[in-house]
Amino acid sequence: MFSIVNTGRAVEQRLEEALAPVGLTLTKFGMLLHLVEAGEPLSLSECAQKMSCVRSNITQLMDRLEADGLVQRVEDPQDRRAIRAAVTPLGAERQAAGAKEVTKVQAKLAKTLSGMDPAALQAALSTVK
Amino acid sequence: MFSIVNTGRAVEQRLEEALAPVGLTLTKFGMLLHLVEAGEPLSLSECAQKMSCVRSNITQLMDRLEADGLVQRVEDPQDRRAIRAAVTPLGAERQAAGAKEVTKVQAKLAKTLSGMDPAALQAALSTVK
DNA sequence: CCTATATAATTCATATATGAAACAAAAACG
DNA sequence: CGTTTTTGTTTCATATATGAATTATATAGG
Repeated sequence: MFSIVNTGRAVEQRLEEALAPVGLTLTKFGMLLHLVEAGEPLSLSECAQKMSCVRSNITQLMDRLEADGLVQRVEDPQDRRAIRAAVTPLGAERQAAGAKEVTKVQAKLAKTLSGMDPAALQAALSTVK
Repeated sequence: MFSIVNTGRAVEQRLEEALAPVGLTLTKFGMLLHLVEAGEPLSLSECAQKMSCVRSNITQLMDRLEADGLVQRVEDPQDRRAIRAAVTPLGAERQAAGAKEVTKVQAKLAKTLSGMDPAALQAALSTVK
């Protein structure tokens, strides 16, 4: 069981290392990826759902992303309570650069696991979640 | 690849939930387990190695464990720079209670994964680390 | 023996995460 | 329509993690 936890952390570690030269952390990359995929600004509550975390966490993450110039908080004309996160051009650029690095890690990992059926592994793991 | 990370986090989550009623977090339980297994007070540097983390992290963790009354910092007569962490009776008691909960989670997880050869899974995961 | 270097722990700044409490604004409802 | 409830965000306290800088002590080398 601890292998699963440790393996997850090891993979995270590799991703962090791959993203560092791009100027991203895994958390920041994940958030940017969701925003880019959405194709439009998301409310911070929607961001929290996508990131499977608590909303106060997103407040802080957005503070950092905004400080980095990767995201901009914009008001929601439909709901004056809500604030939406919009990816900046720099944010989109970084996300794309990060995605390349992530793909490389993925390729390496796939090679490492070549001895095993990746589908079987994934199936096994998904039952846990 | 993200399945591995997410599965690891899901398992962590389960362990945290199982340990919460005992008054432990996974981090605290992990540290206590290493100390109990060692059978003698460990220096904070040794603790950092066992926990695979940076030493400043252990300083903070020990502050919390000491505040909880689960561990006591003791001086090392051999090396006046060093400080050793000694499990208190309460700490040992909590660790034992935590271990029971962890075992239960492990049993449930084993059942969930019964469709798959656990050895194969472990082998696959260990290649990643 | 004294100096240079290495090691042990702490402190500080920061990133990431949670959950409770506070606040504003929207929505539901009698 | 006004009151209650829900929703959206932030703030605060706290836990966990890292890494750089600081301080104290050991140890190695000359």
